[in-house]
Amino acid sequence: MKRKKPTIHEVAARAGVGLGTVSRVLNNHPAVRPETRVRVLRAIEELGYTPNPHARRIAGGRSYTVSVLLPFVATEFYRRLIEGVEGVLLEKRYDLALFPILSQARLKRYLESTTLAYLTDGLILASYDLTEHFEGGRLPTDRPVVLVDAKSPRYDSVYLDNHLGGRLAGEYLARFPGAIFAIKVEEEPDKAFRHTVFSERMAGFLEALAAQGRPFPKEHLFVTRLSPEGGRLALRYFLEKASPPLNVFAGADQVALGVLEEAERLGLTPGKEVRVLGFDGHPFAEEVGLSTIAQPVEAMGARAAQLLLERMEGYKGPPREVRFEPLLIERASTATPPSAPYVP
Amino acid sequence: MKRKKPTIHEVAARAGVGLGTVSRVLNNHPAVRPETRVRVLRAIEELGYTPNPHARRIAGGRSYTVSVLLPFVATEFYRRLIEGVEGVLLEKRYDLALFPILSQARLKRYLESTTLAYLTDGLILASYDLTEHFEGGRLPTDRPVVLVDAKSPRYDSVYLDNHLGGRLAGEYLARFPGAIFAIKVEEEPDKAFRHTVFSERMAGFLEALAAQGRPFPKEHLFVTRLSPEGGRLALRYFLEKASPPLNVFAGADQVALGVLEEAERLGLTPGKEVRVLGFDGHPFAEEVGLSTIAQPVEAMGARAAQLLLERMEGYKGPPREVRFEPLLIERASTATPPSAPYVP
DNA sequence: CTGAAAGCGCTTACAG
DNA sequence: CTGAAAGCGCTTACAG
Repeated sequence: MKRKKPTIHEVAARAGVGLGTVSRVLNNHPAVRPETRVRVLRAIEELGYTPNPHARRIAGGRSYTVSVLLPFVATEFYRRLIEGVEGVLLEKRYDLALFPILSQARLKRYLESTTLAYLTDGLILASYDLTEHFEGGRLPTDRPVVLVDAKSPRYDSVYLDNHLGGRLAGEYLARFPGAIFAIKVEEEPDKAFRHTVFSERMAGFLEALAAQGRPFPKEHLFVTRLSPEGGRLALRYFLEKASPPLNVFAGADQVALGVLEEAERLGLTPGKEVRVLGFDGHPFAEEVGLSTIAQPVEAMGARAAQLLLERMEGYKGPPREVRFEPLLIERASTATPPSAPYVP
Repeated sequence: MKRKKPTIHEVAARAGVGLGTVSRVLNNHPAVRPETRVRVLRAIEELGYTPNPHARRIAGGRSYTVSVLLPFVATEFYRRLIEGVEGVLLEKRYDLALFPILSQARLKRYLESTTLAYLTDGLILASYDLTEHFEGGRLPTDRPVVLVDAKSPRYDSVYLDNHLGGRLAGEYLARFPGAIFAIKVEEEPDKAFRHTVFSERMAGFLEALAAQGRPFPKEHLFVTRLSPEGGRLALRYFLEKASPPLNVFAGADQVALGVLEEAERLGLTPGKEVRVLGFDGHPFAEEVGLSTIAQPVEAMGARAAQLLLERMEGYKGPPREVRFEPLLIERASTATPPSAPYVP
């Protein structure tokens, strides 16, 4: 019942050309007469033909698929990142295969020659600190590699300046009266991925506070795992330390969401009694009126894909480093701040 | 610097046989003399040869890789499930490729003929309710398919009896004096995967309680997302409703962990003032002394892999349904219960 | 039991 | 610009 997939031969026959010509239009080879190209394209369309990636790979060409290796943590961040990567890849008719890395061992296996990931045309590696795990910070693959949400001296990399984001947050919250609190997301040290973004954000935040002469007692920091419930717990904890108005920097939107939820539950008005500033700029932040330090995750993913595309086309230059800057977005959860820093 | 991968030709030359013979030992064809087989195996070993899956697939054989499609939620459950699947697949020299399903659209793309997942020898689909999304509950692929953590009339499936697990939990907790509480994990309805396991657990739990004549007021239920912090919030909430001893059924180990954390923080002794029963039997539960309704996740994964292997070898029988039963494991978090149900 | 040949679906020089 | 041929790394009948 399932018709066999058409091959390049059928396309050639239907278009009345040799199969070399079909291959040429498939690979965008310039040496094809426009009319011929159209004929072939039509035949492809009519037959619903799609080239077999295995055959392409075997014949020495590309398989037109890219591997994206990412940590086994399913957050909005990675969803957006993938969306960005996918956008530019699909446009270039590349397929992408996601490889969640559950463990160090698994990453190594992915890179082995037996493996599907290995047979792909290029790799995008997210949030992974290479220098930690591979000698010379060099991956055991001969495919082009691009890092995203990470840096490396050996590969193209695309990342956000998280420290700057933290600073922006600090400078902003310092303009409000009331005690300042912060929630830091815990980084799990035993995981294959070393994620330091949360520490960087907090470091920038504290630095900015200090620069404004705004004190930040140790007890004003709450550490939790990445979850809204963590934000809820944090707010309860903060309310034991000081009375409203409170200014809370949550290291991630997801946690900030919990702060908002709990504020509402306690009858505290966001932007007034409890000011909350998130980090990430995820779509849901807009829905709930959350002020946030936004990172252009999709754009970062797209940029990474472009860099990889260039490498796959043969670009040989030295490693490139693309730094993205976060942006403060004001919404109801902080309302409008005074224009100058608050002086107690 | 990177030596080219050896091919079947080099193996044949080194072993002094034809390449057809090499292929035969690769595919475990019986018609090979033992001595020849050994010679070939040695050559393979010495050369570090690994067959190219693309070439195998193209030549009409198998690619020896299996796709595992799973929701984009990175929990311990899926980690264990993959471990189980991987164990039996690797033994049979199969590679597995994980495909996290971020959206409905993506699942459909995975199944398309352009896609890597499609070119694989078989599919394992986790936690996905087919009937919801595909007409006739039939996937658009001609590869063998096995479901795990889900049921279907059309495909082999492997699942846990979550309702029974809930019942076990109810019967067990009903043996203790003190108020009974429960935490239910929220199921996100908008996700591609419809997860009803938490509802099933809770249904079984309430049923058992009713059967024991043990009342369960509505306010004794706390709903949260899957996170330890959810458990911490829940315990605080419960303590407003009743004084110790409390008996808490947490719908998932991860949530139960938070209950334990918060109990400790509040100076309440687990197994005495606060009794906690989890669900899942994850490895960390043992470390923290958490009583739990354990599910043999690795075994479920392994079984699914076996069923798929049989299908890939050509088994044509009707869909098989494998039901696993959960097991109560007692640890310090509940201590030893009275042998008979508690009668107020 | 084993070798040589044909073929899988493609790409890429090679000649026109 | 285009066709026919060789070749990619394998598997699978086909003959011995």
